[in-house]
Amino acid sequence: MGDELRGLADLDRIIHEPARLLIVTILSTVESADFLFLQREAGLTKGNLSAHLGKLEEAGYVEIKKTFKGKLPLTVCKLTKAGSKALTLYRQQMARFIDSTG
Amino acid sequence: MGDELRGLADLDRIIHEPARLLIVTILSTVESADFLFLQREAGLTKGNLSAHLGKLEEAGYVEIKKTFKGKLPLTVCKLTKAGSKALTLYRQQMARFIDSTG
DNA sequence: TAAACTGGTTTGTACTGCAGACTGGTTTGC
DNA sequence: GCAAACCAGTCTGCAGTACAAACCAGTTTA
Repeated sequence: MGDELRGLADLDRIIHEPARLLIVTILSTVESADFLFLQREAGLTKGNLSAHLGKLEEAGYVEIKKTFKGKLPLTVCKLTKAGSKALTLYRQQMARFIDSTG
Repeated sequence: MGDELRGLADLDRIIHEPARLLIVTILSTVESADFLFLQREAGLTKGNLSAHLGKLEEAGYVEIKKTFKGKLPLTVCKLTKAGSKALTLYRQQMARFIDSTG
């Protein structure tokens, strides 16, 4: 068996989860994004998004800044260097797998 | 956001799990495989492999035949048509995602 | 001032993956 | 001949996960 397959075993589970893969991918295309924008784009419930952002922040993949837009709270999310790197690595692993088996 | 991203939301979770992706990918390269061969190739514990095979069988993605090799039990696994199709679809979705964002 | 909305967080539940304990049978050592 | 080790798997318990619904603090609208 090729290494591409063995590589599957150590995929980054933080990134591998589809909802989070969606989130980080969206974040990778913008400078930053607020909570509701992400919710609409990703099609997630608030609770779900909140939880996933929590994990991504804990993993050091996104930076979350709580501010205010006028008087309303506003949560702004931004992919970190580490997050960007993790996403790139993940895509490389997946691409390797697909190329090797497709 | 492109459809490639939305597509992430409905990835086949049965296939998406790395251990199972590994299993079905291995099975896609051989006519059939017995339990211990799969265990060695995939690097999984017996318990783990047994559970995953159960799910794959339940999903209709693998066919499991219990026979004997001499006097010892032997479990032979084979990818079904549906399993092969599911794997192909999964790879297409992933390829689409990677191409669109890479 | 009450009702409805905004922008989220916390809670509860059901599912999942995983390793280790266990089972039924077989071969080996003594 | 029988105990110990081994083979081929399954079952069990636990820790972690995702998800939606309930909740909360504050703000705008009626």
